[in-house]
Amino acid sequence: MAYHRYVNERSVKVNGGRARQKEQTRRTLIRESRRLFATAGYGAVSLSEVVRAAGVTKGALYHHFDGKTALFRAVLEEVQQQVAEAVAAAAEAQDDPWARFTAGCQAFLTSGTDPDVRQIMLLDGPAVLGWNEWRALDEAASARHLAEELTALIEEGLLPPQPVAPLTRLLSGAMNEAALWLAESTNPEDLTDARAALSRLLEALRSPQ
Amino acid sequence: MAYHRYVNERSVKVNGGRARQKEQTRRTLIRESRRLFATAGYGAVSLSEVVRAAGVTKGALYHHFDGKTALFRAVLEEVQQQVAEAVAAAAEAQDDPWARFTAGCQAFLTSGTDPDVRQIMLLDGPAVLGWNEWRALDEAASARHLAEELTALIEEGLLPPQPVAPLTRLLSGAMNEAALWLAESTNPEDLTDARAALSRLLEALRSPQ
DNA sequence: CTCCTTCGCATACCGTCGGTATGTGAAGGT
DNA sequence: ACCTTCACATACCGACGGTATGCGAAGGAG
Repeated sequence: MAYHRYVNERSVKVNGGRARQKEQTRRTLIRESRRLFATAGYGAVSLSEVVRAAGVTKGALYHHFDGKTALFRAVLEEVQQQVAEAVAAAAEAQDDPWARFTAGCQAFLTSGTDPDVRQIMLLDGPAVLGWNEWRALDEAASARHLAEELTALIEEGLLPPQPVAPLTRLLSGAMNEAALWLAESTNPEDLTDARAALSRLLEALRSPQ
Repeated sequence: MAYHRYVNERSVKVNGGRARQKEQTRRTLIRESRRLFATAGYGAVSLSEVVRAAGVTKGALYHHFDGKTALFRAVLEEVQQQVAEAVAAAAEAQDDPWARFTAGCQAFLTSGTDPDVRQIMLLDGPAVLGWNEWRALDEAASARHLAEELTALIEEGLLPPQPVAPLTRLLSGAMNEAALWLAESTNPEDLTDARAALSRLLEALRSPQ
Protein backbone atom coordinates (compact mmCIF):
# COMPACT_ATOMS: atom_id res chain seq x y z
CA MET A 1 0.00 0.00 0.00
CA ALA A 2 2.68 2.41 0.96
CA TYR A 3 4.01 4.57 -1.84
CA HIS A 4 1.94 2.61 -4.30
CA ARG A 5 1.57 5.70 -6.46
CA TYR A 6 5.25 5.62 -7.17
CA VAL A 7 4.96 2.09 -8.51
CA ASN A 8 1.59 2.38 -10.16
CA GLU A 9 1.76 5.75 -11.83
CA ARG A 10 5.08 7.43 -11.59
CA SER A 11 7.67 4.96 -12.70
CA VAL A 12 5.51 2.87 -14.98
CA LYS A 13 4.01 5.76 -16.90
CA VAL A 14 6.03 7.39 -19.60
CA ASN A 15 7.52 10.35 -17.77
CA GLY A 16 10.00 12.89 -18.98
CA GLY A 17 12.96 13.69 -16.79
CA ARG A 18 12.64 14.60 -13.15
CA ALA A 19 12.72 18.33 -13.82
CA ARG A 20 9.97 17.97 -16.38
CA GLN A 21 7.79 16.00 -13.97
CA LYS A 22 8.45 18.58 -11.28
CA GLU A 23 7.28 21.43 -13.43
CA GLN A 24 4.19 19.51 -14.41
CA THR A 25 3.30 18.87 -10.76
CA ARG A 26 3.80 22.52 -9.99
CA ARG A 27 1.63 23.63 -12.86
CA THR A 28 -1.06 21.15 -11.89
CA LEU A 29 -1.09 22.50 -8.35
CA ILE A 30 -1.38 26.06 -9.61
CA ARG A 31 -4.06 25.17 -12.11
CA GLU A 32 -6.26 23.25 -9.67
CA SER A 33 -5.82 25.69 -6.83
CA ARG A 34 -6.62 28.56 -9.15
CA ARG A 35 -9.82 26.84 -10.15
CA LEU A 36 -10.78 26.23 -6.53
CA PHE A 37 -9.74 29.67 -5.31
CA ALA A 38 -11.72 31.29 -8.11
CA THR A 39 -14.91 29.37 -7.48
CA ALA A 40 -14.99 29.14 -3.69
CA GLY A 41 -12.67 31.92 -2.53
CA TYR A 42 -9.36 31.58 -0.71
CA GLY A 43 -10.78 31.06 2.75
CA ALA A 44 -13.20 28.33 1.73
CA VAL A 45 -10.57 26.21 -0.01
CA SER A 46 -8.59 23.70 2.05
CA LEU A 47 -5.20 22.40 1.04
CA SER A 48 -6.66 18.91 1.27
CA GLU A 49 -9.04 19.79 -1.55
CA VAL A 50 -6.21 21.26 -3.57
CA VAL A 51 -3.92 18.26 -3.33
CA ARG A 52 -6.81 15.87 -3.92
CA ALA A 53 -7.79 17.76 -7.07
CA ALA A 54 -4.18 17.81 -8.20
CA GLY A 55 -3.70 14.11 -7.51
CA VAL A 56 -0.78 14.61 -5.14
CA THR A 57 -0.32 14.91 -1.39
CA LYS A 58 0.48 17.76 0.93
CA GLY A 59 4.11 16.69 0.84
CA ALA A 60 4.24 17.67 -2.82
CA LEU A 61 2.50 20.96 -2.20
CA TYR A 62 4.89 21.97 0.56
CA HIS A 63 7.79 20.86 -1.57
CA HIS A 64 6.80 23.44 -4.17
CA PHE A 65 5.33 26.22 -2.03
CA ASP A 66 6.02 27.60 1.41
CA GLY A 67 2.37 27.43 2.42
CA LYS A 68 -1.15 28.32 1.46
CA THR A 69 -0.48 32.01 0.97
CA ALA A 70 2.59 31.26 -1.17
CA LEU A 71 0.44 29.05 -3.36
CA PHE A 72 -2.10 31.84 -3.64
CA ARG A 73 0.64 34.30 -4.50
CA ALA A 74 1.78 32.12 -7.39
CA VAL A 75 -1.79 31.89 -8.63
CA LEU A 76 -2.32 35.62 -8.30
CA GLU A 77 0.84 36.37 -10.26
CA GLU A 78 -0.40 34.17 -13.06
CA VAL A 79 -3.79 35.89 -13.13
CA GLN A 80 -2.26 39.35 -13.05
CA GLN A 81 0.09 38.49 -15.86
CA GLN A 82 -2.80 37.37 -18.03
CA VAL A 83 -4.67 40.58 -17.32
CA ALA A 84 -1.60 42.61 -18.12
CA GLU A 85 -1.18 40.79 -21.41
CA ALA A 86 -4.79 41.44 -22.39
CA VAL A 87 -4.47 45.12 -21.53
CA ALA A 88 -1.18 45.47 -23.36
CA ALA A 89 -2.58 43.72 -26.42
CA ALA A 90 -5.58 46.03 -26.54
CA ALA A 91 -3.42 49.10 -26.07
CA GLU A 92 -0.85 48.19 -28.67
CA ALA A 93 -3.54 47.63 -31.26
CA GLN A 94 -4.07 51.39 -31.30
CA ASP A 95 -1.81 53.99 -32.85
CA ASP A 96 -3.04 57.22 -31.33
CA PRO A 97 -1.59 57.69 -27.80
CA TRP A 98 -4.94 58.66 -26.33
CA ALA A 99 -6.69 55.77 -28.04
CA ARG A 100 -4.05 53.40 -26.68
CA PHE A 101 -4.73 54.69 -23.20
CA THR A 102 -8.50 54.38 -23.37
CA ALA A 103 -8.38 51.02 -25.10
CA GLY A 104 -6.14 49.69 -22.35
CA CYS A 105 -8.50 50.95 -19.67
CA GLN A 106 -11.52 49.43 -21.38
CA ALA A 107 -9.67 46.14 -21.73
CA PHE A 108 -8.88 46.21 -18.04
CA LEU A 109 -12.53 46.78 -17.26
CA THR A 110 -13.46 43.80 -19.39
CA SER A 111 -10.79 41.60 -17.83
CA GLY A 112 -12.16 42.30 -14.39
CA THR A 113 -15.39 40.54 -15.22
CA ASP A 114 -13.59 37.22 -15.61
CA PRO A 115 -14.44 35.06 -12.56
CA ASP A 116 -10.81 34.21 -11.82
CA VAL A 117 -9.74 37.83 -11.99
CA ARG A 118 -12.69 38.95 -9.96
CA GLN A 119 -12.26 36.56 -7.04
CA ILE A 120 -8.50 36.08 -6.96
CA MET A 121 -7.14 39.43 -8.05
CA LEU A 122 -9.81 41.86 -6.92
CA LEU A 123 -11.44 40.28 -3.87
CA ASP A 124 -9.03 37.91 -2.14
CA GLY A 125 -5.74 39.38 -3.32
CA PRO A 126 -5.59 42.46 -1.10
CA ALA A 127 -7.06 40.66 1.91
CA VAL A 128 -4.83 37.58 1.73
CA LEU A 129 -1.50 39.17 0.90
CA GLY A 130 -2.14 42.56 2.40
CA TRP A 131 -2.56 45.71 0.39
CA ASN A 132 1.15 46.44 0.27
CA GLU A 133 2.15 43.21 -1.35
CA TRP A 134 -0.93 43.14 -3.55
CA ARG A 135 -0.14 46.60 -4.82
CA ALA A 136 3.50 45.66 -5.39
CA LEU A 137 2.41 42.76 -7.59
CA ASP A 138 -0.18 44.93 -9.30
CA GLU A 139 2.46 47.56 -9.86
CA ALA A 140 4.83 45.07 -11.45
CA ALA A 141 2.13 43.57 -13.64
CA SER A 142 0.01 46.45 -14.92
CA ALA A 143 -0.21 49.56 -12.77
CA ARG A 144 3.29 50.52 -13.79
CA HIS A 145 2.22 50.56 -17.41
CA LEU A 146 -0.76 52.69 -16.48
CA ALA A 147 1.48 55.15 -14.66
CA GLU A 148 3.87 55.25 -17.60
CA GLU A 149 1.02 55.87 -20.00
CA LEU A 150 -0.24 58.72 -17.84
CA THR A 151 3.23 60.23 -17.64
CA ALA A 152 3.56 60.04 -21.41
CA LEU A 153 0.14 61.62 -21.91
CA ILE A 154 1.08 64.49 -19.64
CA GLU A 155 4.32 65.02 -21.50
CA GLU A 156 2.44 65.07 -24.79
CA GLY A 157 0.00 67.60 -23.38
CA LEU A 158 -2.99 65.29 -23.60
CA LEU A 159 -3.41 65.40 -19.83
CA PRO A 160 -2.93 68.43 -17.57
CA PRO A 161 0.32 68.26 -15.58
CA GLN A 162 -0.30 66.62 -12.20
CA PRO A 163 1.17 63.94 -9.91
CA VAL A 164 0.61 60.59 -11.56
CA ALA A 165 0.66 58.40 -8.43
CA PRO A 166 -2.68 59.47 -6.95
CA LEU A 167 -4.30 59.62 -10.37
CA THR A 168 -3.11 56.10 -11.05
CA ARG A 169 -4.73 54.83 -7.86
CA LEU A 170 -7.95 56.73 -8.56
CA LEU A 171 -8.27 55.25 -12.02
CA SER A 172 -7.15 51.79 -10.98
CA GLY A 173 -9.63 51.71 -8.14
CA ALA A 174 -12.42 53.04 -10.31
CA MET A 175 -11.88 50.34 -12.90
CA ASN A 176 -11.53 47.60 -10.29
CA GLU A 177 -14.77 48.48 -8.58
CA ALA A 178 -16.64 48.96 -11.83
CA ALA A 179 -15.43 45.55 -12.95
CA LEU A 180 -16.70 43.97 -9.73
CA TRP A 181 -20.04 45.64 -10.24
CA LEU A 182 -20.12 44.48 -13.82
CA ALA A 183 -19.24 40.90 -12.95
CA GLU A 184 -22.21 40.80 -10.59
CA SER A 185 -24.61 42.28 -13.05
CA THR A 186 -27.11 40.21 -14.98
CA ASN A 187 -28.28 43.03 -17.20
CA PRO A 188 -26.17 43.10 -20.39
CA GLU A 189 -26.94 46.78 -20.72
CA ASP A 190 -24.76 47.41 -17.68
CA LEU A 191 -21.66 46.55 -19.71
CA THR A 192 -22.47 49.27 -22.20
CA ASP A 193 -23.22 51.74 -19.43
CA ALA A 194 -20.04 50.96 -17.55
CA ARG A 195 -17.89 51.32 -20.64
CA ALA A 196 -19.64 54.59 -21.43
CA ALA A 197 -19.17 55.86 -17.89
CA LEU A 198 -15.47 54.98 -17.96
CA SER A 199 -15.16 56.61 -21.36
CA ARG A 200 -16.80 59.79 -20.05
CA LEU A 201 -14.53 59.76 -17.03
CA LEU A 202 -11.35 59.43 -19.07
CA GLU A 203 -12.48 62.00 -21.60
CA ALA A 204 -13.30 64.45 -18.84
CA LEU A 205 -9.75 64.22 -17.57
CA ARG A 206 -8.30 65.08 -20.97
CA SER A 207 -6.70 68.44 -21.52
CA PRO A 208 -9.02 70.97 -23.11
CA GLN A 209 -8.19 71.19 -26.80
CA MET B 1 -13.65 26.06 40.17
CA ALA B 2 -16.57 25.59 37.91
CA TYR B 3 -18.48 28.72 37.07
CA HIS B 4 -16.41 30.66 39.50
CA ARG B 5 -16.71 33.76 37.38
CA TYR B 6 -20.40 33.82 38.07
CA VAL B 7 -19.73 33.98 41.78
CA ASN B 8 -16.62 36.11 41.72
CA GLU B 9 -17.46 38.76 39.19
CA ARG B 10 -20.98 38.64 37.89
CA SER B 11 -23.23 38.47 40.92
CA VAL B 12 -20.97 40.27 43.32
CA LYS B 13 -20.24 43.22 41.08
CA VAL B 14 -22.78 45.96 40.81
CA ASN B 15 -24.60 44.98 37.64
CA GLY B 16 -27.60 46.52 36.04
CA GLY B 17 -30.38 44.24 34.92
CA ARG B 18 -29.79 41.21 32.78
CA ALA B 19 -30.61 43.02 29.56
CA ARG B 20 -28.16 45.74 30.43
CA GLN B 21 -25.41 43.26 31.16
CA LYS B 22 -26.16 41.47 27.92
CA GLU B 23 -25.80 44.59 25.87
CA GLN B 24 -22.56 45.42 27.61
CA THR B 25 -21.13 41.99 26.83
CA ARG B 26 -22.17 42.36 23.22
CA ARG B 27 -20.61 45.78 22.93
CA THR B 28 -17.41 44.53 24.57
CA LEU B 29 -17.20 41.69 22.07
CA ILE B 30 -17.68 44.07 19.17
CA ARG B 31 -15.24 46.59 20.54
CA GLU B 32 -12.45 44.10 21.20
CA SER B 33 -12.95 42.15 17.99
CA ARG B 34 -12.96 45.39 16.06
CA ARG B 35 -9.66 46.33 17.61
CA LEU B 36 -8.15 42.93 16.80
CA PHE B 37 -9.63 42.75 13.31
CA ALA B 38 -8.33 46.22 12.54
CA THR B 39 -4.79 45.57 13.70
CA ALA B 40 -4.20 41.99 12.58
CA GLY B 41 -6.80 41.40 9.87
CA TYR B 42 -9.74 39.01 9.95
CA GLY B 43 -7.83 35.87 9.06
CA ALA B 44 -5.12 36.36 11.66
CA VAL B 45 -7.53 36.83 14.56
CA SER B 46 -8.76 33.76 16.41
CA LEU B 47 -11.97 33.66 18.40
CA SER B 48 -9.90 32.58 21.38
CA GLU B 49 -8.09 35.91 21.24
CA VAL B 50 -11.36 37.76 20.93
CA VAL B 51 -13.03 36.17 23.93
CA ARG B 52 -9.87 36.45 25.98
CA ALA B 53 -9.65 40.17 25.21
CA ALA B 54 -13.32 40.60 26.01
CA GLY B 55 -13.04 38.67 29.26
CA VAL B 56 -15.68 36.12 28.32
CA THR B 57 -15.73 32.65 26.80
CA LYS B 58 -16.72 31.28 23.45
CA GLY B 59 -20.08 30.37 24.90
CA ALA B 60 -20.84 34.07 25.28
CA LEU B 61 -19.64 34.86 21.79
CA TYR B 62 -21.79 32.19 20.19
CA HIS B 63 -24.72 33.29 22.31
CA HIS B 64 -24.52 36.72 20.71
CA PHE B 65 -23.31 35.90 17.21
CA ASP B 66 -23.79 33.02 14.80
CA GLY B 67 -20.07 32.66 14.16
CA LYS B 68 -16.91 34.48 13.23
CA THR B 69 -18.29 36.01 10.06
CA ALA B 70 -21.41 37.21 11.87
CA LEU B 71 -19.21 38.91 14.44
CA PHE B 72 -17.24 40.53 11.63
CA ARG B 73 -20.46 41.64 9.97
CA ALA B 74 -21.57 43.41 13.15
CA VAL B 75 -18.19 45.13 13.36
CA LEU B 76 -18.30 46.13 9.71
CA GLU B 77 -21.76 47.63 10.09
CA GLU B 78 -20.51 49.74 12.95
CA VAL B 79 -17.51 50.96 10.98
CA GLN B 80 -19.60 51.75 7.92
CA GLN B 81 -22.08 53.66 9.97
CA GLN B 82 -19.34 55.83 11.44
CA VAL B 83 -17.97 56.55 7.98
CA ALA B 84 -21.43 57.41 6.73
CA GLU B 85 -21.93 59.80 9.63
CA ALA B 86 -18.63 61.54 8.94
CA VAL B 87 -19.47 61.90 5.26
CA ALA B 88 -22.97 63.15 5.97
CA ALA B 89 -21.68 65.66 8.49
CA ALA B 90 -19.15 67.05 6.03
CA ALA B 91 -21.72 67.26 3.28
CA GLU B 92 -24.41 68.93 5.34
CA ALA B 93 -21.99 71.61 6.44
CA GLN B 94 -22.13 72.96 2.89
CA ASP B 95 -24.96 74.87 1.30
CA ASP B 96 -24.14 74.72 -2.38
CA PRO B 97 -25.19 71.33 -3.88
CA TRP B 98 -21.91 70.89 -5.70
CA ALA B 99 -19.91 71.83 -2.62
CA ARG B 100 -21.93 69.33 -0.59
CA PHE B 101 -21.06 66.64 -3.10
CA THR B 102 -17.34 67.34 -3.21
CA ALA B 103 -17.10 67.83 0.54
CA GLY B 104 -18.72 64.44 1.09
CA CYS B 105 -16.29 62.79 -1.30
CA GLN B 106 -13.30 64.41 0.35
CA ALA B 107 -14.59 63.34 3.74
CA PHE B 108 -14.92 59.79 2.49
CA LEU B 109 -11.35 59.88 1.24
CA THR B 110 -10.19 61.06 4.65
CA SER B 111 -12.23 58.42 6.46
CA GLY B 112 -10.60 55.70 4.45
CA THR B 113 -7.24 56.46 5.97
CA ASP B 114 -8.47 55.42 9.42
CA PRO B 115 -6.88 52.04 10.27
CA ASP B 116 -10.19 50.45 11.23
CA VAL B 117 -11.89 51.59 8.06
CA ARG B 118 -8.95 50.58 5.97
CA GLN B 119 -8.59 47.02 7.20
CA ILE B 120 -12.17 46.13 8.07
CA MET B 121 -14.22 47.99 5.50
CA LEU B 122 -11.89 48.21 2.54
CA LEU B 123 -9.65 45.15 2.74
CA ASP B 124 -11.37 42.34 4.63
CA GLY B 125 -14.99 43.33 4.08
CA PRO B 126 -15.40 42.24 0.45
CA ALA B 127 -13.28 39.12 0.88
CA VAL B 128 -14.93 37.89 4.08
CA LEU B 129 -18.57 38.59 3.30
CA GLY B 130 -18.34 38.42 -0.47
CA TRP B 131 -18.75 41.40 -2.72
CA ASN B 132 -22.51 41.07 -2.90
CA GLU B 133 -23.12 41.37 0.80
CA TRP B 134 -20.38 43.93 1.24
CA ARG B 135 -21.91 46.10 -1.43
CA ALA B 136 -25.38 45.69 0.08
CA LEU B 137 -24.09 46.97 3.41
CA ASP B 138 -22.14 49.72 1.69
CA GLU B 139 -25.23 50.65 -0.23
CA ALA B 140 -27.31 50.89 2.91
CA ALA B 141 -24.68 52.91 4.74
CA SER B 142 -23.28 55.41 2.28
CA ALA B 143 -23.32 54.48 -1.39
CA ARG B 144 -27.04 55.13 -1.53
CA HIS B 145 -26.42 58.69 -0.43
CA LEU B 146 -23.78 59.03 -3.09
CA ALA B 147 -26.16 57.76 -5.74
CA GLU B 148 -28.88 60.13 -4.52
CA GLU B 149 -26.47 63.04 -4.61
CA LEU B 150 -25.47 62.18 -8.15
CA THR B 151 -29.10 61.89 -9.22
CA ALA B 152 -29.86 65.28 -7.69
CA LEU B 153 -26.85 66.86 -9.38
CA ILE B 154 -27.99 65.51 -12.73
CA GLU B 155 -31.47 66.87 -12.19
CA GLU B 156 -30.04 70.25 -11.31
CA GLY B 157 -27.91 70.20 -14.45
CA LEU B 158 -24.63 70.16 -12.58
CA LEU B 159 -23.78 66.77 -14.05
CA PRO B 160 -24.49 65.58 -17.59
CA PRO B 161 -27.39 63.12 -17.75
CA GLN B 162 -26.11 59.55 -17.47
CA PRO B 163 -26.81 56.30 -15.62
CA VAL B 164 -25.89 56.81 -11.99
CA ALA B 165 -25.17 53.19 -11.05
CA PRO B 166 -21.91 52.73 -12.97
CA LEU B 167 -20.78 56.25 -12.11
CA THR B 168 -21.41 55.53 -8.45
CA ARG B 169 -19.22 52.42 -8.58
CA LEU B 170 -16.49 54.25 -10.48
CA LEU B 171 -16.34 57.04 -7.94
CA SER B 172 -16.71 54.76 -4.96
CA GLY B 173 -13.92 52.52 -6.17
CA ALA B 174 -11.70 55.46 -7.00
CA MET B 175 -12.08 56.89 -3.51
CA ASN B 176 -11.62 53.50 -1.84
CA GLU B 177 -8.39 52.78 -3.64
CA ALA B 178 -7.06 56.28 -3.18
CA ALA B 179 -7.78 55.99 0.53
CA LEU B 180 -5.88 52.70 0.71
CA TRP B 181 -2.96 54.30 -1.07
CA LEU B 182 -3.11 57.27 1.26
CA ALA B 183 -3.25 55.13 4.37
CA GLU B 184 -0.04 53.42 3.29
CA SER B 185 1.75 56.61 2.48
CA THR B 186 4.31 58.17 4.78
CA ASN B 187 4.69 61.35 2.79
CA PRO B 188 2.23 63.98 4.09
CA GLU B 189 2.32 65.60 0.67
CA ASP B 190 0.43 62.61 -0.68
CA LEU B 191 -2.68 63.67 1.19
CA THR B 192 -2.66 67.01 -0.58
CA ASP B 193 -2.02 65.37 -3.91
CA ALA B 194 -4.77 62.81 -3.45
CA ARG B 195 -7.31 65.44 -2.46
CA ALA B 196 -6.27 67.54 -5.43
CA ALA B 197 -6.51 64.58 -7.78
CA LEU B 198 -9.97 63.72 -6.50
CA SER B 199 -10.98 67.35 -6.78
CA ARG B 200 -9.76 67.47 -10.40
CA LEU B 201 -11.61 64.26 -11.14
CA LEU B 202 -14.91 65.50 -9.74
CA GLU B 203 -14.54 68.88 -11.37
CA ALA B 204 -13.83 67.26 -14.71
CA LEU B 205 -17.10 65.40 -14.53
CA ARG B 206 -19.07 68.58 -13.96
CA SER B 207 -21.29 69.90 -16.68
CA PRO B 208 -19.65 72.61 -18.80
CA GLN B 209 -20.96 75.95 -17.62
C1' DC C 1 -40.78 35.11 50.93
C1' DT C 2 -40.73 30.88 47.88
C1' DC C 3 -40.85 28.65 43.86
C1' DC C 4 -40.08 28.20 39.05
C1' DT C 5 -38.82 29.51 34.60
C1' DT C 6 -35.79 31.93 31.73
C1' DC C 7 -31.54 32.86 29.71
C1' DG C 8 -26.89 34.62 29.56
C1' DC C 9 -22.90 32.50 29.70
C1' DA C 10 -19.21 28.75 31.04
C1' DT C 11 -17.37 24.20 30.14
C1' DA C 12 -16.00 20.35 27.54
C1' DC C 13 -15.53 18.32 23.43
C1' DC C 14 -15.20 17.47 18.19
C1' DG C 15 -13.71 17.41 13.26
C1' DT C 16 -10.80 19.81 10.38
C1' DC C 17 -7.46 22.90 9.23
C1' DG C 18 -2.55 24.59 8.00
C1' DG C 19 1.86 23.15 8.90
C1' DT C 20 6.00 19.97 10.02
C1' DA C 21 9.11 16.03 10.56
C1' DT C 22 10.41 12.05 8.66
C1' DG C 23 10.53 8.22 5.45
C1' DT C 24 11.18 6.27 0.70
C1' DG C 25 12.38 4.91 -3.69
C1' DA C 26 13.17 6.22 -8.43
C1' DA C 27 16.29 9.29 -11.28
C1' DG C 28 20.71 10.54 -12.74
C1' DG C 29 25.40 11.03 -12.27
C1' DT C 30 30.04 8.40 -11.51
C1' DA D 1 27.03 -1.29 -9.93
C1' DC D 2 26.85 2.09 -6.63
C1' DC D 3 25.62 6.25 -4.39
C1' DT D 4 23.70 10.65 -3.92
C1' DT D 5 19.94 13.57 -4.80
C1' DC D 6 15.39 14.94 -4.58
C1' DA D 7 10.52 14.81 -5.59
C1' DC D 8 7.42 13.38 -3.47
C1' DA D 9 4.32 10.29 0.28
C1' DT D 10 3.19 9.35 5.08
C1' DA D 11 2.19 10.30 9.74
C1' DC D 12 1.51 13.39 13.07
C1' DC D 13 0.71 17.93 15.67
C1' DG D 14 -1.30 22.16 17.82
C1' DA D 15 -4.81 25.27 16.95
C1' DC D 16 -8.79 26.63 14.90
C1' DG D 17 -14.08 27.38 14.26
C1' DG D 18 -18.01 25.34 15.83
C1' DT D 19 -21.38 22.54 18.90
C1' DA D 20 -23.64 20.24 22.79
C1' DT D 21 -24.50 20.56 27.30
C1' DG D 22 -24.53 22.30 32.01
C1' DC D 23 -25.32 25.81 35.40
C1' DG D 24 -26.79 29.37 38.35
C1' DA D 25 -28.31 34.06 38.99
C1' DA D 26 -32.17 37.22 37.50
C1' DG D 27 -36.84 38.20 37.35
C1' DG D 28 -41.61 37.18 37.41
C1' DA D 29 -45.84 34.53 39.69
C1' DG D 30 -48.28 33.16 43.76
